Parts: sequence; C-alpha cells; structure tokens
Amino acid sequence: MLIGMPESDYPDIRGLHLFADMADDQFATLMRGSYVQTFPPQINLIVEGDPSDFLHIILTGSVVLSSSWNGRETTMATVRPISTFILAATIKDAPYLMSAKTLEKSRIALIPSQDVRSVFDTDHNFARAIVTELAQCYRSVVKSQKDLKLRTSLERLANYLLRQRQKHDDAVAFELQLEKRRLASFLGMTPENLSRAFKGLQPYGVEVNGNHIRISDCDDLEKFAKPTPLIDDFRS
Amino acid sequence: MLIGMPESDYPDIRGLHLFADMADDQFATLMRGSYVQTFPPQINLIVEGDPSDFLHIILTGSVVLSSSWNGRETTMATVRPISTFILAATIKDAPYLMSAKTLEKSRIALIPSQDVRSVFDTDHNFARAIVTELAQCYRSVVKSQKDLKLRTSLERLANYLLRQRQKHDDAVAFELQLEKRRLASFLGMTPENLSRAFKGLQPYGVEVNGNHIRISDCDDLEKFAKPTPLIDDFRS
DNA sequence: CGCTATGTTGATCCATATCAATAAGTGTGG
DNA sequence: CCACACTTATTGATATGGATCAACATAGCG
Repeated sequence: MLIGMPESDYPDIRGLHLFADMADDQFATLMRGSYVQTFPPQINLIVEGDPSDFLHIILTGSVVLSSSWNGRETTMATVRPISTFILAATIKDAPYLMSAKTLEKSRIALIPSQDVRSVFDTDHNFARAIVTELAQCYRSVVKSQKDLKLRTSLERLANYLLRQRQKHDDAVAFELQLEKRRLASFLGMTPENLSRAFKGLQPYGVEVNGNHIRISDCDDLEKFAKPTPLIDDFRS
Repeated sequence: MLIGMPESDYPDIRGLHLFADMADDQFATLMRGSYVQTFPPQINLIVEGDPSDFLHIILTGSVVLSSSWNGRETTMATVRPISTFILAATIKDAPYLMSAKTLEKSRIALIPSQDVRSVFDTDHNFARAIVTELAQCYRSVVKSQKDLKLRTSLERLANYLLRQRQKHDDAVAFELQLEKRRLASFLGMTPENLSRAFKGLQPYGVEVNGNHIRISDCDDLEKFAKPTPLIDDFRS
C-alpha cells in the first residue's frame, strides 16, 4: 500500500451511509490500509478479469462500468457519488466482471478487499450496510435486464429520459449526464439508432439540442413510455 | 402462519450452506415461523410487485422467475435446488421485482422476511452466508446482462448449450432442462428463432432431437461460441 | 485554426420478429 | 385404445427494428 489514508479524508468517508454506524476502532482498521486518490478523466481503474483487490467508493466525479467480449464492448452502468462499485467481487473474492473508467476527474476511495471481508465479520452495522448496498445493486441490474428484454429501444430511451427528469427534480429541461455515444451503448443500441430514436420521440414533446433535453409534455411522453416502479424506480 | 415447520424438515434445511454455520438458538428462531410446503407444477408462488413477506428456498423441483411489462413477458432465470430466491427483496423489504412459478412439483421452504432480517443482525455466520448468496445472485445477473448485450442469439444459444454440457459433467449428450418455448424467452428470442438457431448450430456438431441434445464436437462449437469465465462460469 | 472525435443523416443490409400453416406431442374422456 | 382438443414445435413467407456503411456536419481541443 502506497500510503495510508490522510486523516483529513476520514470525515468524508465516515459520513457515508456505508460507514456511518460502525464502531470507531473497526473504522480505524479499515482506514489504515485505505487511501483516497484523485484521478483525471478517462483513466482505467479496473479491467474486467482482474482480481478484486480493492473496494472502490466514488466520492466525486463519475465512473462508467463496461464489459467486452469478442471485440465488442458495452456500457453496463454509470456510477455517481456516493456509492461503491464492484462490491460483489470484493465479497466473493472473485475477479471483476466489469471494467471501470473515470468519466470526469474523480475522487475515489480504495479499501483493501481483505479488510472489508474481515471487518464484515466483526462489525454488525457494517455488515448490515454492505448487504443493503449489495441488495440495491442487485435490484438495479434486475431492473436493467427487464428494461432490455421487455422494451424496444425507443421505449428504453423514453423511460430513460423520464428517469433523468425525475433525478433533476422533475425539471422541464435538463442536461444529459452522458455523452450520446455512451448513452446509446448503455441503452443497448448504436449511436445512429439513438439519433433516430430522439427524433422518434419528438411527437411526444421531446426536444433535443446537443446535451440539452426539454420535455414539454411529460404526460404525453409517459403515455408512450408507460414507466413502472418495478423497472424505473431507481431508488428502491 | 398456518403451521410451524415440522421438525422432520429441520435437518434438510440445516444442511443448507445458508444455515450450516449458524447458532442453534438462532436457527430455532428462524424455523419457528417458517414452514415447508410441496407445490404442484405451474403454481404461482409470487407475483411481481407483491410485498416480500417470505424468503423462499427451493429444496426440490424447479421454479422459474419471470417479469412482464405492457403485455409482454420474459423469463429471467430458473432456480434449482438448493438455493434461495428473491433474497434481495427480503433484505430491502421492498416489492418483488419478478414473479415466481413452479415448473415441476417442488418442495419449498418459506421463512418470514422479518425473521431473516432480525436474525441477520444477531448471527454473524448467517449474515456471512446471506451476503455470499446475494453476491452470487448479483454476479449471475451481471453475467446474464453481458450475455444479452454482447452476443447474438446464435452465440447465446451456443454458449448456453456449452454451459449445460458442463452441468452434465461434460457428457456428450444430455436433456434440455427447459421446454424450448421457455428457453427461447430466457435467451431473449422467439420460439421460431430458437428453432432456427438450433439449425444454425448443426454445422458445429449440435444435434437436436426433441429435448435431447448431442454435441459431437465440443471444440468445434467452442471455437464458434468463444465462452469466457467472465460470462459463462456459473459457479463464481 | 486546423485536427480529431462525436453526432447526424441517408442508403442499404441483416438479424430477428411476426404471421400463417402444419406437424407432433400430450392429456382427457368415452 | 382411440378420438378429440389443446399446447408446443417446426417451417415458410414476409415485415421490421436496428445495425452497418458512407458521407457530411459539428464541436471540442491542442
């Protein structure tokens, strides 16, 4: 381990839901082997298949998780503060299933997987937090899979926009968080198809200008998108 | 609760990886509110959206998990002994994201979700087992999603067959565990397309006769399917 | 101010869905 | 044991969503 985590970072980490309720000495144990690092954009943090040495926690910035096979690549998810990523690999001590790369300049905490596993065994509250986080991740992927298997690409885009709208406090207009090329991959389509899909949503009051989205008539779009909490509620 | 679990079922449950290491009194607590029931085939156990009152554990038989939206339906997974299902909903005390139905006559243990959550808080070993199971489930869905997004339907079928072959101790011939209609849905395609996909694999030594599959030249099929542990290893 | 990556648009192609007809099981009751 | 209904599987014909290829536009960025 290069260096331990500077104590100045402790409060930030300590405030995370994941660590909020744990005992002081356990927290100290975790922090001893950990560190926080700031990465520039477009840095590969993890390559799928690597052994899972660290639990990563994103504090600021954004990270994309992607996978590839046989020369093809797809975006699996984007991770934004404050959450962990690749927790399951850490728990199971198994290889990462996805690669991770910074999108923007990002501050990331790295905690040795070995420590996470051992503290899990001794600290109830930490264990509780870990399992809640993991269950959340699981449910997210299940929803994502339902989205993929049950909807056309146009429907996926429509519902994605409605979810984004919700994340922006139901604002009439907002900015896409993702570059379109990546959004296309995330939604399981090509950039060309995404371009056309945006056009296809014009009749439902979707206006696009670069990364700027305006949904003039939300009800209209919802009538088409038919969102359901069992797929689109990104909280539960 | 209808009736508590008959003590005759205790040893079966106790032997499960999930309960093997837990303390006797905690185990007794869990069992008090639980019961084991045998269901005929084609019985709906769970409807997506329902509150998650019970953790289900399949002891014998088989169960399919499916989801639907807007009149469409898809098979998400099949569950075989011995494993839990819909663990994440129990943990989060959130609605089920998938429906569950028996395929065959099945023996299933039902444990009140509330008890699972409270015992989790007091029994280390149980907590450890729960989190391992959950991490396993999570990784399975991620693999499944990679399969869907990165492969064509022909490639998905080819790799599915190779995985089945592995589950049958690398036997040259074996029976499909799933009716073809359902397999198609699981693989994200129509029955018609599956029929044609089987034909499309003939050049690689795949012979189909009803549910009977014979893979004459495994290397040949693998050269086409390009399986990878990061998608196809159903264990880690 | 070009250079390079990203986005758009059009033309075409292809994988897969859909529709339709037939065949093959599977189970039921007579 | 057979006739019947009913579901599932196959096969062919066709339609279509989405991919691919190509050209051009645009926007960051050094």
